[in-house]
Amino acid sequence: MKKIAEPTVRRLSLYLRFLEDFEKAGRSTISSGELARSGGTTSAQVRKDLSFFGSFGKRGIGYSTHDLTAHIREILGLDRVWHVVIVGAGRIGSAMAGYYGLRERGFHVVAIFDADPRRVGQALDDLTIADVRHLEADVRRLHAHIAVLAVPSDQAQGVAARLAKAGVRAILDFSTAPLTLPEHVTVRRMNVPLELEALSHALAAR
Amino acid sequence: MKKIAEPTVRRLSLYLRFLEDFEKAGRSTISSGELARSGGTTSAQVRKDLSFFGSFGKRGIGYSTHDLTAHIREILGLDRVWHVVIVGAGRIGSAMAGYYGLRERGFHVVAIFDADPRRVGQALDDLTIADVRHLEADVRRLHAHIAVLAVPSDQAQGVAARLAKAGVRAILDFSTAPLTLPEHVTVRRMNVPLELEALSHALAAR
DNA sequence: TCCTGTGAAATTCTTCACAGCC
DNA sequence: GGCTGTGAAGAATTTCACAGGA
Repeated sequence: MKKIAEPTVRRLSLYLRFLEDFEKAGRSTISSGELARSGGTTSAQVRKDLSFFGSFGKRGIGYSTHDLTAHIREILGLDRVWHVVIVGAGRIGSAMAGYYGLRERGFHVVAIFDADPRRVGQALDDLTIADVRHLEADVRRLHAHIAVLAVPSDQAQGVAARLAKAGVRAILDFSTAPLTLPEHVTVRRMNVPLELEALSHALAAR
Repeated sequence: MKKIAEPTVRRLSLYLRFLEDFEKAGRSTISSGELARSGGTTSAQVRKDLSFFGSFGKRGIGYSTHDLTAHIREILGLDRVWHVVIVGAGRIGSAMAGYYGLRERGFHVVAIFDADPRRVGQALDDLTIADVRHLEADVRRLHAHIAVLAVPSDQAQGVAARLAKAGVRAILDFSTAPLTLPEHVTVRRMNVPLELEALSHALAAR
């Protein structure tokens, strides 16, 4: 399978949402122009993005919503279940544990950890907060694929290293610390202050 | 002031964090190579990014941490206070209200809103949850500059439009809905499912 | 010697534009 | 006529590489 450019992957993820809406609405085909309008891009961009799948769009008609949905889900690895562990049961970790719609997309939260003894043992949705001391053992036992890192920034590197050592190869990082990890570990960052600062810049630049 | 490229703005925000650490550590100068190592980029990239400020680095020495910090803060508009309102007092909204370190960066959360009558009136940190029906009036009265949108996706467009009409020109959007807004409103997205899907893709692509 | 500043080259990503099929 | 697929052009971004100051 050809390697797909990073910006394309992000857009595929967006297209998928609109496709699901279109499919629910009973539309059996969709044109690149319609997808472009939903996704805030251009029809040429959409066609380029979809050209990874070979040519299965129909000229004059568009793409089969059903087939396109299936293709994108496969490319994004959404045709299977991923086990997710959350480290840090503070406000962000808790929010992620209860994030609506993750399970139906195949992201199953199988554990949430915290270091605070007062939190360990408490119930959170249908999980019980586990002690972060058992992180490695639990990650292995539960075959966790993805970790959500929601610990204070000064602990992020340490926890991330432990996750990597335990076999986790994908981390969604809410901390603001730079992480040094083995190359085979993919990290995506959700950096709240950084995004606010980008907004600040946009407001200030006038 | 010359327009700064989007990726550059993001990196400036990262550099700023490391600079603050360096300054705390008592370092008075820093080289592009050191910044690059912290920020996961290259020294040439750092120098290009900083070339917006004209040439005030010293050859053989590097940059003054103090001056560089001040320059970046100014570029990012962090030399002033921004008023932030949060819409949605669910888990994500609450997490943002309590996000550690925003205030000291100049992001003052001045109000949090919710539509649920059971939540309205409750205390959250040092705020009282306000009724979203008063959104426009409060936004104007409090001179809100930035809004954090943490409402269910099916309500995001409606609330965003109200915010824009009330004068908000910057939105940090946690929903997964596509927003259609006047051009002068800047939106940054924190799309959790999208990032997880990018991780899923990275894991699946082997 | 160390490190900046910056044109030029390379790379990545987006847009254009049009042939061709339904 | 409407819409795809795709080379080619264009724009944006990163990397190279080196002259020159501290």
